[in-house]
Amino acid sequence: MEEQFKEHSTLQELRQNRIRKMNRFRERGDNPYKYIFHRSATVAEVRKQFEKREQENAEQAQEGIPATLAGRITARREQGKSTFMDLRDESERIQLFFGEKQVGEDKYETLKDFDLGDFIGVEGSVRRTKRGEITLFVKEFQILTKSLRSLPEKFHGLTDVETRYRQRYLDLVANPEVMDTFRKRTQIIDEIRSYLKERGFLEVETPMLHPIPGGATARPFITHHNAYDTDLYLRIAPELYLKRLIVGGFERVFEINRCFRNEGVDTKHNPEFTIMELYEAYQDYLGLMEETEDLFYTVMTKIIGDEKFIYQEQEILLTRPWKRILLHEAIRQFAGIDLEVTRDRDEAKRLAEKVGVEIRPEMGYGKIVDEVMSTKVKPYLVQPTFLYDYPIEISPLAKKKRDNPALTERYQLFIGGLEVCNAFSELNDPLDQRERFMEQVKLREAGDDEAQYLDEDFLTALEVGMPPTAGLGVGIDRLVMLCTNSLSIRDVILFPLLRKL
RNA sequence: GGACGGGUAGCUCAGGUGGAAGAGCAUCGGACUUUUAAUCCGGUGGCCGCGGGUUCGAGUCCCGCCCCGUCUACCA
Repeated sequence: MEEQFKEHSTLQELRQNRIRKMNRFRERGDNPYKYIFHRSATVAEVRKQFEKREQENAEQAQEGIPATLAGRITARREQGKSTFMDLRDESERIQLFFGEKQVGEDKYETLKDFDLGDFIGVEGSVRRTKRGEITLFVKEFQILTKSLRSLPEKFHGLTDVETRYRQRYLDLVANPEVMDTFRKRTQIIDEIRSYLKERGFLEVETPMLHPIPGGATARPFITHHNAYDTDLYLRIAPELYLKRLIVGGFERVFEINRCFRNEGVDTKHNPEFTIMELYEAYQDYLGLMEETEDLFYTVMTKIIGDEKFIYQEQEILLTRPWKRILLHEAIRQFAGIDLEVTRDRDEAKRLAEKVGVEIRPEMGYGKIVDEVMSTKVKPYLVQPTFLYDYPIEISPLAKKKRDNPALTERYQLFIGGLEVCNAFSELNDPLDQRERFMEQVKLREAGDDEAQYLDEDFLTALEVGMPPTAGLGVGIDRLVMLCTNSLSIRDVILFPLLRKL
Protein backbone atom coordinates (compact mmCIF):
# COMPACT_ATOMS: atom_id res chain seq x y z
CA MET A 1 0.00 0.00 0.00
CA GLU A 2 2.72 2.39 1.08
CA GLU A 3 4.79 1.51 -1.97
CA GLN A 4 1.88 1.96 -4.33
CA PHE A 5 1.33 5.33 -2.77
CA LYS A 6 4.88 6.33 -3.62
CA GLU A 7 4.71 4.89 -7.10
CA HIS A 8 1.76 6.91 -8.34
CA SER A 9 1.16 9.59 -5.83
CA THR A 10 -1.14 11.68 -8.03
CA LEU A 11 -3.28 8.76 -8.96
CA GLN A 12 -3.32 7.58 -5.37
CA GLU A 13 -4.26 11.02 -4.15
CA LEU A 14 -7.17 11.21 -6.57
CA ARG A 15 -8.22 7.75 -5.53
CA GLN A 16 -7.95 8.52 -1.81
CA ASN A 17 -10.15 11.58 -2.27
CA ARG A 18 -12.82 9.45 -3.83
CA ILE A 19 -12.56 6.76 -1.18
CA ARG A 20 -12.99 9.47 1.43
CA LYS A 21 -16.17 10.61 -0.31
CA MET A 22 -17.37 7.04 -0.67
CA ASN A 23 -16.93 6.57 3.08
CA ARG A 24 -18.96 9.67 3.78
CA PHE A 25 -21.92 8.05 2.00
CA ARG A 26 -21.46 5.06 4.30
CA GLU A 27 -21.25 7.31 7.36
CA ARG A 28 -24.61 8.75 6.38
CA GLY A 29 -25.99 5.21 6.23
CA ASP A 30 -26.09 5.30 2.43
CA ASN A 31 -24.65 2.43 0.39
CA PRO A 32 -22.44 3.85 -2.38
CA TYR A 33 -22.94 0.63 -4.36
CA LYS A 34 -26.68 0.19 -4.75
CA TYR A 35 -28.37 -3.04 -5.76
CA ILE A 36 -31.11 -1.76 -8.02
CA PHE A 37 -32.66 1.41 -9.30
CA HIS A 38 -35.96 1.86 -11.09
CA ARG A 39 -35.83 4.50 -13.78
CA SER A 40 -38.93 5.68 -15.58
CA ALA A 41 -37.22 5.94 -18.95
CA THR A 42 -33.94 6.40 -20.76
CA VAL A 43 -32.61 9.86 -21.48
CA ALA A 44 -33.47 9.55 -25.15
CA GLU A 45 -37.03 8.52 -24.35
CA VAL A 46 -37.50 11.41 -21.96
CA ARG A 47 -36.12 13.89 -24.47
CA LYS A 48 -38.42 12.59 -27.16
CA GLN A 49 -41.39 12.66 -24.81
CA PHE A 50 -40.65 16.23 -23.80
CA GLU A 51 -40.17 17.46 -27.36
CA LYS A 52 -43.44 15.88 -28.36
CA ARG A 53 -45.24 17.52 -25.48
CA GLU A 54 -43.62 20.81 -26.43
CA GLN A 55 -44.90 20.56 -29.98
CA GLU A 56 -48.40 19.91 -28.75
CA ASN A 57 -48.37 22.71 -26.21
CA ALA A 58 -45.21 24.66 -25.43
CA GLU A 59 -46.55 26.42 -22.38
CA GLN A 60 -47.83 23.28 -20.77
CA ALA A 61 -44.55 21.55 -21.48
CA GLN A 62 -42.70 24.20 -19.48
CA GLU A 63 -44.60 23.05 -16.42
CA GLY A 64 -42.34 20.05 -16.68
CA ILE A 65 -42.83 16.34 -17.13
CA PRO A 66 -41.81 13.93 -14.38
CA ALA A 67 -38.88 11.58 -14.95
CA THR A 68 -36.60 9.26 -13.04
CA LEU A 69 -33.25 8.71 -14.74
CA ALA A 70 -30.00 6.93 -14.07
CA GLY A 71 -26.57 7.32 -15.58
CA ARG A 72 -23.03 8.48 -15.24
CA ILE A 73 -21.99 12.02 -14.36
CA THR A 74 -19.85 13.32 -17.21
CA ALA A 75 -19.61 17.02 -16.44
CA ARG A 76 -20.22 19.37 -13.58
CA ARG A 77 -20.70 23.10 -13.48
CA GLU A 78 -20.94 24.37 -9.94
CA GLN A 79 -22.25 27.75 -9.11
CA GLY A 80 -22.65 28.24 -5.40
CA LYS A 81 -26.15 27.35 -4.43
CA SER A 82 -26.94 25.76 -7.77
CA THR A 83 -25.13 23.06 -9.69
CA PHE A 84 -25.47 21.76 -13.23
CA MET A 85 -24.32 18.32 -14.21
CA ASP A 86 -24.37 16.26 -17.37
CA LEU A 87 -25.84 12.80 -17.02
CA ARG A 88 -25.18 10.18 -19.65
CA ASP A 89 -26.86 6.85 -20.11
CA GLU A 90 -26.42 4.53 -23.07
CA SER A 91 -28.99 6.40 -25.10
CA GLU A 92 -27.98 10.05 -24.67
CA ARG A 93 -26.84 12.91 -22.49
CA ILE A 94 -29.03 15.28 -20.50
CA GLN A 95 -28.37 18.23 -18.24
CA LEU A 96 -29.29 18.04 -14.56
CA PHE A 97 -30.05 21.04 -12.37
CA PHE A 98 -29.63 20.94 -8.60
CA GLY A 99 -30.76 23.93 -6.54
CA GLU A 100 -30.07 24.18 -2.83
CA LYS A 101 -33.59 25.35 -2.14
CA GLN A 102 -35.14 22.68 -4.31
CA VAL A 103 -33.33 19.65 -2.84
CA GLY A 104 -32.80 20.95 0.70
CA GLU A 105 -29.68 22.37 2.32
CA ASP A 106 -28.38 19.15 3.89
CA LYS A 107 -28.96 17.10 0.78
CA TYR A 108 -27.37 19.77 -1.39
CA GLU A 109 -24.28 19.55 0.80
CA THR A 110 -23.86 15.87 -0.14
CA LEU A 111 -23.41 16.84 -3.81
CA LYS A 112 -19.79 17.51 -2.89
CA ASP A 113 -19.30 13.78 -2.58
CA PHE A 114 -20.26 13.12 -6.20
CA ASP A 115 -17.51 13.00 -8.80
CA LEU A 116 -17.28 12.74 -12.55
CA GLY A 117 -17.74 9.10 -13.44
CA ASP A 118 -20.10 8.26 -10.58
CA PHE A 119 -23.45 6.68 -11.38
CA ILE A 120 -26.37 8.62 -10.01
CA GLY A 121 -30.11 8.11 -9.88
CA VAL A 122 -32.21 11.28 -10.17
CA GLU A 123 -35.87 12.15 -9.97
CA GLY A 124 -37.44 15.43 -10.98
CA SER A 125 -39.17 17.19 -13.79
CA VAL A 126 -37.97 17.93 -17.27
CA ARG A 127 -38.26 21.33 -18.87
CA ARG A 128 -36.11 23.86 -20.66
CA THR A 129 -33.74 26.28 -18.97
CA LYS A 130 -33.68 29.96 -19.91
CA ARG A 131 -30.89 29.13 -22.33
CA GLY A 132 -33.17 26.61 -23.97
CA GLU A 133 -31.54 23.38 -22.91
CA ILE A 134 -33.73 20.45 -21.97
CA THR A 135 -32.89 19.84 -18.33
CA LEU A 136 -33.98 17.59 -15.52
CA PHE A 137 -34.68 19.78 -12.50
CA VAL A 138 -33.78 17.41 -9.69
CA LYS A 139 -35.93 16.86 -6.63
CA GLU A 140 -34.39 13.62 -5.36
CA PHE A 141 -31.04 12.03 -6.09
CA GLN A 142 -28.90 9.18 -4.81
CA ILE A 143 -25.54 7.65 -5.46
CA LEU A 144 -25.79 4.35 -7.39
CA THR A 145 -22.10 3.56 -7.86
CA LYS A 146 -19.07 5.45 -6.64
CA SER A 147 -16.21 5.61 -9.14
CA LEU A 148 -12.72 5.55 -7.69
CA ARG A 149 -10.87 6.56 -10.83
CA SER A 150 -10.84 9.84 -12.65
CA LEU A 151 -12.08 9.76 -16.19
CA PRO A 152 -10.13 10.90 -19.24
CA GLU A 153 -10.30 14.58 -20.03
CA LYS A 154 -13.71 15.88 -21.09
CA PHE A 155 -12.65 17.95 -24.07
CA HIS A 156 -10.03 15.93 -25.93
CA GLY A 157 -11.34 12.57 -24.78
CA LEU A 158 -8.97 9.63 -24.75
CA THR A 159 -6.63 9.61 -27.74
CA ASP A 160 -3.80 7.33 -26.68
CA VAL A 161 -4.49 4.31 -28.89
CA GLU A 162 -2.76 1.88 -26.62
CA THR A 163 -5.01 2.82 -23.70
CA ARG A 164 -8.02 2.85 -26.01
CA TYR A 165 -7.39 -0.77 -27.00
CA ARG A 166 -6.12 -2.11 -23.70
CA GLN A 167 -8.84 -0.42 -21.64
CA ARG A 168 -11.70 -0.29 -24.09
CA TYR A 169 -14.09 0.57 -21.24
CA LEU A 170 -12.30 3.91 -20.89
CA ASP A 171 -12.45 4.43 -24.64
CA LEU A 172 -16.20 3.84 -24.59
CA VAL A 173 -16.74 6.17 -21.67
CA ALA A 174 -14.58 8.94 -23.10
CA ASN A 175 -15.46 8.61 -26.79
CA PRO A 176 -19.17 7.91 -27.27
CA GLU A 177 -18.75 7.64 -31.06
CA VAL A 178 -16.81 4.42 -30.48
CA MET A 179 -20.06 2.94 -29.23
CA ASP A 180 -21.66 3.75 -32.58
CA THR A 181 -19.01 1.74 -34.42
CA PHE A 182 -19.74 -1.31 -32.34
CA ARG A 183 -23.49 -0.86 -32.59
CA LYS A 184 -23.04 -0.78 -36.33
CA ARG A 185 -20.97 -3.94 -36.18
CA THR A 186 -23.83 -5.74 -34.48
CA GLN A 187 -26.35 -4.31 -36.94
CA ILE A 188 -24.31 -5.61 -39.86
CA ILE A 189 -24.23 -9.09 -38.41
CA ASP A 190 -27.94 -8.92 -37.64
CA GLU A 191 -28.68 -7.88 -41.22
CA ILE A 192 -26.62 -10.69 -42.68
CA ARG A 193 -28.29 -13.16 -40.39
CA SER A 194 -31.81 -12.10 -41.23
CA TYR A 195 -31.00 -11.87 -44.95
CA LEU A 196 -29.81 -15.46 -44.95
CA LYS A 197 -32.57 -16.78 -42.72
CA GLU A 198 -35.17 -15.22 -44.97
CA ARG A 199 -33.66 -17.18 -47.84
CA GLY A 200 -33.83 -20.50 -46.10
CA PHE A 201 -30.29 -20.76 -44.75
CA LEU A 202 -29.94 -22.61 -41.47
CA GLU A 203 -27.53 -21.13 -38.96
CA VAL A 204 -25.34 -23.79 -37.36
CA GLU A 205 -22.43 -24.06 -34.96
CA THR A 206 -19.51 -26.28 -35.85
CA PRO A 207 -16.47 -27.03 -33.68
CA MET A 208 -13.86 -24.46 -32.79
CA LEU A 209 -11.55 -27.18 -31.50
CA HIS A 210 -10.31 -29.19 -34.46
CA PRO A 211 -8.29 -32.39 -34.35
CA ILE A 212 -7.06 -31.45 -37.82
CA PRO A 213 -7.00 -27.80 -38.81
CA GLY A 214 -8.47 -27.31 -42.26
CA GLY A 215 -10.36 -25.13 -44.68
CA ALA A 216 -7.68 -22.50 -45.22
CA THR A 217 -3.97 -22.10 -45.67
CA ALA A 218 -2.83 -20.67 -42.36
CA ARG A 219 -0.86 -21.56 -39.27
CA PRO A 220 -3.13 -22.70 -36.42
CA PHE A 221 -3.01 -22.14 -32.68
CA ILE A 222 -2.35 -25.38 -30.86
CA THR A 223 -3.94 -26.28 -27.55
CA HIS A 224 -4.19 -29.43 -25.46
CA HIS A 225 -7.10 -31.42 -24.16
CA ASN A 226 -6.18 -33.06 -20.88
CA ALA A 227 -8.82 -35.76 -20.52
CA TYR A 228 -8.10 -37.22 -23.96
CA ASP A 229 -4.44 -36.23 -23.67
CA THR A 230 -4.44 -34.93 -27.20
CA ASP A 231 -3.44 -31.81 -29.04
CA LEU A 232 -6.22 -29.81 -30.66
CA TYR A 233 -6.19 -26.80 -32.96
CA LEU A 234 -8.28 -23.67 -32.79
CA ARG A 235 -10.09 -23.61 -36.09
CA ILE A 236 -8.68 -21.60 -38.97
CA ALA A 237 -11.96 -21.98 -40.89
CA PRO A 238 -15.30 -23.78 -40.46
CA GLU A 239 -15.32 -24.87 -44.11
CA LEU A 240 -14.75 -28.61 -43.88
CA TYR A 241 -17.39 -29.08 -41.17
CA LEU A 242 -20.00 -27.04 -43.01
CA LYS A 243 -19.44 -29.15 -46.11
CA ARG A 244 -19.92 -32.28 -44.04
CA LEU A 245 -23.36 -30.90 -43.24
CA ILE A 246 -24.12 -30.57 -46.94
CA VAL A 247 -23.06 -34.20 -47.28
CA GLY A 248 -25.46 -35.02 -44.48
CA GLY A 249 -28.35 -33.49 -46.37
CA PHE A 250 -28.65 -29.89 -45.24
CA GLU A 251 -28.88 -27.76 -48.37
CA ARG A 252 -28.35 -24.22 -47.09
CA VAL A 253 -26.24 -23.63 -44.02
CA PHE A 254 -24.21 -20.77 -42.62
CA GLU A 255 -22.15 -19.95 -39.60
CA ILE A 256 -21.01 -16.62 -38.19
CA ASN A 257 -18.27 -16.90 -35.63
CA ARG A 258 -14.62 -16.62 -34.76
CA CYS A 259 -11.63 -18.12 -36.52
CA PHE A 260 -8.08 -18.10 -35.24
CA ARG A 261 -4.91 -17.82 -37.24
CA ASN A 262 -1.50 -17.81 -35.66
CA GLU A 263 -0.05 -15.13 -37.84
CA GLY A 264 1.04 -11.52 -37.98
CA VAL A 265 -0.95 -8.59 -36.72
CA ASP A 266 -1.51 -5.49 -38.81
CA THR A 267 -4.27 -3.08 -39.76
CA LYS A 268 -6.14 -5.81 -41.63
CA HIS A 269 -5.31 -8.87 -39.52
CA ASN A 270 -6.17 -9.82 -35.96
CA PRO A 271 -5.29 -13.35 -34.78
CA GLU A 272 -8.94 -13.95 -33.94
CA PHE A 273 -11.45 -12.59 -36.39
CA THR A 274 -15.03 -13.16 -37.39
CA ILE A 275 -16.00 -15.01 -40.49
CA MET A 276 -19.33 -15.79 -42.11
CA GLU A 277 -19.35 -18.88 -44.25
CA LEU A 278 -22.31 -20.20 -46.17
CA TYR A 279 -22.83 -23.26 -48.34
CA GLU A 280 -25.59 -23.69 -50.85
CA ALA A 281 -26.33 -27.00 -52.54
CA TYR A 282 -27.10 -27.17 -56.27
CA GLN A 283 -25.45 -23.80 -56.84
CA ASP A 284 -22.23 -22.88 -58.66
CA TYR A 285 -19.87 -19.95 -58.31
CA LEU A 286 -21.52 -17.77 -60.93
CA GLY A 287 -24.91 -18.11 -59.28
CA LEU A 288 -23.34 -17.45 -55.90
CA MET A 289 -21.56 -14.39 -57.27
CA GLU A 290 -24.97 -12.98 -58.09
CA GLU A 291 -26.18 -13.74 -54.58
CA THR A 292 -23.02 -12.34 -53.02
CA GLU A 293 -23.56 -9.06 -54.81
CA ASP A 294 -27.13 -8.95 -53.59
CA LEU A 295 -26.15 -9.79 -50.02
CA PHE A 296 -23.44 -7.13 -49.83
CA TYR A 297 -25.56 -4.58 -51.63
CA THR A 298 -28.55 -5.16 -49.37
CA VAL A 299 -26.61 -5.13 -46.13
CA MET A 300 -24.31 -2.23 -46.96
CA THR A 301 -26.95 0.11 -48.34
CA LYS A 302 -29.13 -0.64 -45.33
CA ILE A 303 -26.34 0.15 -42.88
CA ILE A 304 -24.99 3.15 -44.76
CA GLY A 305 -28.38 4.41 -45.88
CA ASP A 306 -27.09 5.25 -49.33
CA GLU A 307 -25.60 3.73 -52.47
CA LYS A 308 -22.38 5.66 -52.02
CA PHE A 309 -20.05 6.17 -49.12
CA ILE A 310 -16.54 7.34 -48.32
CA TYR A 311 -13.82 4.93 -47.30
CA GLN A 312 -10.44 6.46 -46.54
CA GLU A 313 -11.05 9.52 -48.68
CA GLN A 314 -12.30 7.48 -51.64
CA GLU A 315 -15.88 7.58 -52.77
CA ILE A 316 -17.29 4.13 -53.31
CA LEU A 317 -20.37 3.55 -55.39
CA LEU A 318 -22.43 0.45 -54.72
CA THR A 319 -24.70 0.79 -57.74
CA ARG A 320 -25.16 -2.56 -59.41
CA PRO A 321 -24.08 -4.47 -61.38
CA TRP A 322 -20.56 -4.73 -59.97
CA LYS A 323 -17.49 -5.15 -62.11
CA ARG A 324 -16.33 -8.70 -62.84
CA ILE A 325 -12.84 -9.31 -64.17
CA LEU A 326 -11.01 -12.55 -64.82
CA LEU A 327 -8.07 -12.69 -62.42
CA HIS A 328 -5.61 -13.11 -65.29
CA GLU A 329 -7.25 -10.29 -67.19
CA ALA A 330 -6.93 -8.00 -64.16
CA ILE A 331 -3.24 -8.85 -63.95
CA ARG A 332 -2.83 -8.03 -67.62
CA GLN A 333 -4.64 -4.74 -67.12
CA PHE A 334 -3.13 -3.54 -63.88
CA ALA A 335 0.28 -5.20 -63.79
CA GLY A 336 0.90 -5.20 -67.51
CA ILE A 337 2.08 -8.79 -67.64
CA ASP A 338 0.40 -12.01 -68.73
CA LEU A 339 0.70 -14.87 -66.27
CA GLU A 340 -1.84 -16.99 -68.08
CA VAL A 341 0.49 -17.85 -70.94
CA THR A 342 2.72 -19.87 -68.67
CA ARG A 343 2.42 -22.18 -65.70
CA ASP A 344 6.13 -22.40 -65.32
CA ARG A 345 7.26 -21.10 -61.97
CA ASP A 346 10.54 -19.57 -63.17
CA GLU A 347 8.92 -17.89 -66.14
CA ALA A 348 6.23 -16.45 -63.92
CA LYS A 349 8.90 -15.25 -61.51
CA ARG A 350 10.77 -13.56 -64.37
CA LEU A 351 7.60 -11.75 -65.48
CA ALA A 352 6.65 -10.71 -61.96
CA GLU A 353 10.10 -9.38 -61.21
CA LYS A 354 10.05 -7.45 -64.45
CA VAL A 355 7.24 -5.32 -62.99
CA GLY A 356 8.89 -4.99 -59.61
CA VAL A 357 7.18 -7.71 -57.61
CA GLU A 358 9.56 -9.42 -55.22
CA ILE A 359 9.45 -13.20 -55.47
CA ARG A 360 10.89 -15.41 -52.75
CA PRO A 361 12.46 -18.74 -53.60
CA GLU A 362 9.77 -20.86 -51.92
CA MET A 363 6.95 -19.28 -53.94
CA GLY A 364 5.40 -21.52 -56.56
CA TYR A 365 3.45 -20.47 -59.64
CA GLY A 366 0.19 -19.98 -57.74
CA LYS A 367 1.75 -17.90 -55.01
CA ILE A 368 3.42 -15.72 -57.62
CA VAL A 369 0.07 -15.03 -59.28
CA ASP A 370 -1.39 -14.26 -55.86
CA GLU A 371 1.49 -11.96 -55.00
CA VAL A 372 1.19 -9.99 -58.24
CA MET A 373 -2.54 -9.69 -57.66
CA SER A 374 -2.04 -8.45 -54.09
CA THR A 375 0.54 -5.82 -54.88
CA LYS A 376 -0.37 -4.72 -58.39
CA VAL A 377 -4.12 -5.22 -58.63
CA LYS A 378 -5.79 -5.23 -55.24
CA PRO A 379 -4.92 -1.63 -54.23
CA TYR A 380 -6.74 -0.35 -57.32
CA LEU A 381 -9.93 -2.29 -56.70
CA VAL A 382 -11.67 0.53 -54.88
CA GLN A 383 -15.09 0.15 -56.49
CA PRO A 384 -16.74 -3.22 -55.83
CA THR A 385 -15.04 -5.72 -58.10
CA PHE A 386 -15.13 -9.48 -58.44
CA LEU A 387 -11.97 -11.21 -59.60
CA TYR A 388 -12.60 -14.77 -60.72
CA ASP A 389 -11.01 -17.96 -62.00
CA TYR A 390 -8.01 -18.49 -59.73
CA PRO A 391 -5.06 -20.83 -60.37
CA ILE A 392 -5.60 -24.35 -59.08
CA GLU A 393 -2.32 -24.26 -57.12
CA ILE A 394 -3.71 -21.83 -54.54
CA SER A 395 -7.25 -23.18 -54.42
CA PRO A 396 -7.06 -26.73 -53.08
CA LEU A 397 -10.73 -26.89 -52.05
CA ALA A 398 -12.23 -25.36 -55.20
CA LYS A 399 -13.60 -27.17 -58.19
CA LYS A 400 -11.67 -27.10 -61.45
CA LYS A 401 -13.03 -24.75 -64.03
CA ARG A 402 -15.22 -26.81 -66.29
CA ASP A 403 -13.25 -26.06 -69.47
CA ASN A 404 -9.80 -25.30 -68.03
CA PRO A 405 -8.13 -27.58 -65.46
CA ALA A 406 -5.42 -25.00 -64.72
CA LEU A 407 -8.01 -22.77 -63.08
CA THR A 408 -10.70 -23.15 -60.45
CA GLU A 409 -14.19 -21.75 -60.25
CA ARG A 410 -13.33 -19.29 -57.56
CA TYR A 411 -13.84 -15.58 -56.97
CA GLN A 412 -13.04 -12.88 -54.49
CA LEU A 413 -14.79 -9.59 -53.92
CA PHE A 414 -12.78 -6.41 -53.33
CA ILE A 415 -14.14 -3.12 -52.04
CA GLY A 416 -11.98 -0.14 -51.08
CA GLY A 417 -8.90 -2.22 -51.79
CA LEU A 418 -9.97 -4.70 -49.12
CA GLU A 419 -10.57 -8.34 -49.82
CA VAL A 420 -13.98 -8.97 -48.30
CA CYS A 421 -14.93 -12.41 -49.52
CA ASN A 422 -13.69 -15.63 -51.02
CA ALA A 423 -15.93 -18.15 -52.72
CA PHE A 424 -16.00 -21.07 -55.09
CA SER A 425 -17.78 -23.96 -56.62
CA GLU A 426 -16.91 -26.53 -53.96
CA LEU A 427 -14.74 -29.41 -54.99
CA ASN A 428 -16.91 -32.49 -54.47
CA ASP A 429 -14.94 -35.05 -56.47
CA PRO A 430 -13.37 -37.12 -53.68
CA LEU A 431 -10.53 -38.44 -55.82
CA ASP A 432 -9.61 -35.00 -57.09
CA GLN A 433 -9.78 -33.69 -53.53
CA ARG A 434 -7.43 -36.44 -52.38
CA GLU A 435 -4.93 -35.47 -55.07
CA ARG A 436 -5.15 -31.82 -54.04
CA PHE A 437 -4.53 -32.76 -50.42
CA MET A 438 -1.54 -34.83 -51.49
CA GLU A 439 -0.14 -31.73 -53.21
CA GLN A 440 -0.55 -29.85 -49.94
CA VAL A 441 1.12 -32.66 -48.01
CA LYS A 442 4.07 -32.42 -50.39
CA LEU A 443 4.29 -28.68 -49.76
CA ARG A 444 4.14 -29.29 -46.03
CA GLU A 445 6.90 -31.86 -46.23
CA ALA A 446 8.91 -29.33 -48.20
CA GLY A 447 8.67 -27.00 -45.22
CA ASP A 448 5.56 -24.95 -45.93
CA ASP A 449 3.88 -24.94 -42.52
CA GLU A 450 0.84 -23.18 -43.88
CA ALA A 451 0.02 -25.94 -46.32
CA GLN A 452 -3.21 -27.76 -45.63
CA TYR A 453 -3.48 -31.04 -43.75
CA LEU A 454 -4.98 -34.17 -45.21
CA ASP A 455 -8.31 -34.79 -43.53
CA GLU A 456 -9.22 -38.43 -44.10
CA ASP A 457 -12.68 -38.13 -42.60
CA PHE A 458 -13.50 -35.20 -44.84
CA LEU A 459 -12.52 -37.33 -47.84
CA THR A 460 -14.77 -40.10 -46.54
CA ALA A 461 -17.59 -37.59 -46.36
CA LEU A 462 -17.00 -36.54 -49.96
CA GLU A 463 -17.04 -40.21 -50.93
CA VAL A 464 -20.43 -40.51 -49.29
CA GLY A 465 -21.31 -37.75 -51.70
CA MET A 466 -21.70 -33.99 -51.60
CA PRO A 467 -24.11 -32.53 -54.13
CA PRO A 468 -22.93 -29.69 -56.38
CA THR A 469 -22.39 -26.85 -53.94
CA ALA A 470 -21.11 -23.30 -53.89
CA GLY A 471 -19.60 -21.77 -50.76
CA LEU A 472 -18.82 -18.25 -49.60
CA GLY A 473 -16.63 -16.83 -46.84
CA VAL A 474 -16.93 -13.22 -45.71
CA GLY A 475 -14.51 -11.33 -43.49
CA ILE A 476 -16.96 -9.62 -41.18
CA ASP A 477 -14.37 -7.36 -39.58
CA ARG A 478 -13.33 -5.93 -42.93
CA LEU A 479 -16.93 -5.36 -43.92
CA VAL A 480 -17.39 -3.45 -40.68
CA MET A 481 -14.23 -1.46 -41.43
CA LEU A 482 -15.74 -0.40 -44.74
CA CYS A 483 -19.09 0.57 -43.26
CA THR A 484 -17.50 2.54 -40.41
CA ASN A 485 -14.62 4.05 -42.39
CA SER A 486 -12.09 2.43 -40.04
CA LEU A 487 -8.45 2.27 -41.05
CA SER A 488 -7.56 -0.52 -38.64
CA ILE A 489 -9.24 -3.81 -37.83
CA ARG A 490 -8.53 -2.96 -34.19
CA ASP A 491 -11.07 -0.20 -34.36
CA VAL A 492 -13.84 -2.70 -35.10
CA ILE A 493 -12.82 -5.38 -32.60
CA LEU A 494 -13.82 -4.57 -29.03
CA PHE A 495 -10.77 -6.12 -27.45
CA PRO A 496 -8.05 -6.57 -30.07
CA LEU A 497 -5.03 -8.67 -29.24
CA LEU A 498 -2.10 -6.69 -27.85
CA ARG A 499 1.15 -7.90 -26.43
CA LYS A 500 0.96 -8.91 -22.79
CA LEU A 501 2.44 -6.26 -20.53
C1' G B 1 11.78 -9.58 -38.73
C1' G B 2 13.15 -4.43 -41.03
C1' A B 3 12.40 1.17 -41.57
C1' C B 4 10.30 5.44 -39.51
C1' G B 5 7.53 7.95 -35.57
C1' G B 6 6.04 7.98 -30.45
C1' G B 7 6.20 6.96 -24.68
C1' U B 8 6.88 13.80 -19.92
C1' A B 9 1.14 14.96 -14.05
C1' G B 10 -5.10 10.97 -13.79
C1' C B 11 -6.22 13.00 -19.26
C1' U B 12 -4.57 16.23 -23.66
C1' C B 13 0.05 18.15 -24.75
C1' A B 14 4.65 21.96 -24.66
C1' G B 15 9.64 21.40 -23.32
C1' G B 16 15.88 25.15 -29.98
C1' U B 17 21.85 24.12 -29.58
C1' G B 18 22.75 19.76 -22.30
C1' G B 19 22.17 24.27 -17.22
C1' A B 20 16.44 24.73 -11.24
C1' A B 21 10.33 20.02 -15.08
C1' G B 22 5.72 23.48 -17.68
C1' A B 23 0.39 24.61 -19.56
C1' G B 24 -4.86 23.39 -20.02
C1' C B 25 -8.42 20.01 -18.07
C1' A B 26 -9.23 16.95 -13.75
C1' U B 27 -8.27 17.17 -8.40
C1' C B 28 -8.09 20.11 -3.39
C1' G B 29 -9.54 25.00 -0.78
C1' G B 30 -12.34 29.66 -1.47
C1' A B 31 -16.38 33.03 -4.21
C1' C B 32 -20.85 32.60 -7.05
C1' U B 33 -28.76 30.20 -7.82
C1' U B 34 -29.36 29.50 -15.05
C1' U B 35 -24.39 27.10 -16.35
C1' U B 36 -23.06 24.07 -20.62
C1' A B 37 -14.99 23.33 -22.75
C1' A B 38 -18.95 28.07 -16.86
C1' U B 39 -15.96 32.04 -14.64
C1' C B 40 -12.62 34.24 -10.84
C1' C B 41 -8.67 33.59 -6.73
C1' G B 42 -5.25 30.15 -4.39
C1' G B 43 -2.98 25.20 -3.76
C1' U B 44 -1.53 19.83 -4.37
C1' G B 45 0.27 16.58 -7.88
C1' G B 46 6.22 14.05 -11.83
C1' C B 47 11.09 6.84 -11.09
C1' C B 48 10.34 12.64 -17.98
C1' G B 49 8.87 4.00 -20.55
C1' C B 50 13.10 0.73 -18.25
C1' G B 51 18.52 -0.13 -17.69
C1' G B 52 23.37 1.35 -18.66
C1' G B 53 26.96 5.17 -20.49
C1' U B 54 29.20 10.21 -21.64
C1' U B 55 29.31 14.80 -18.67
C1' C B 56 30.66 19.13 -13.21
C1' G B 57 25.48 18.59 -14.88
C1' A B 58 20.92 14.39 -19.10
C1' G B 59 13.67 14.90 -20.27
C1' U B 60 17.47 16.58 -23.93
C1' C B 61 23.53 13.24 -26.32
C1' C B 62 25.22 7.68 -26.94
C1' C B 63 24.16 2.15 -26.31
C1' G B 64 20.75 -1.81 -25.02
C1' C B 65 15.82 -3.30 -23.84
C1' C B 66 10.22 -2.87 -23.29
C1' C B 67 5.47 -1.11 -25.14
C1' C B 68 2.40 1.46 -28.98
C1' G B 69 1.49 3.32 -34.03
C1' U B 70 2.34 3.57 -39.47
C1' C B 71 4.68 1.36 -43.53
C1' U B 72 6.99 -3.06 -45.01
C1' A B 73 7.69 -8.33 -44.59
C1' C B 74 4.83 -12.61 -43.22
C1' C B 75 -0.35 -13.90 -43.79
C1' A B 76 -6.50 -15.00 -47.45
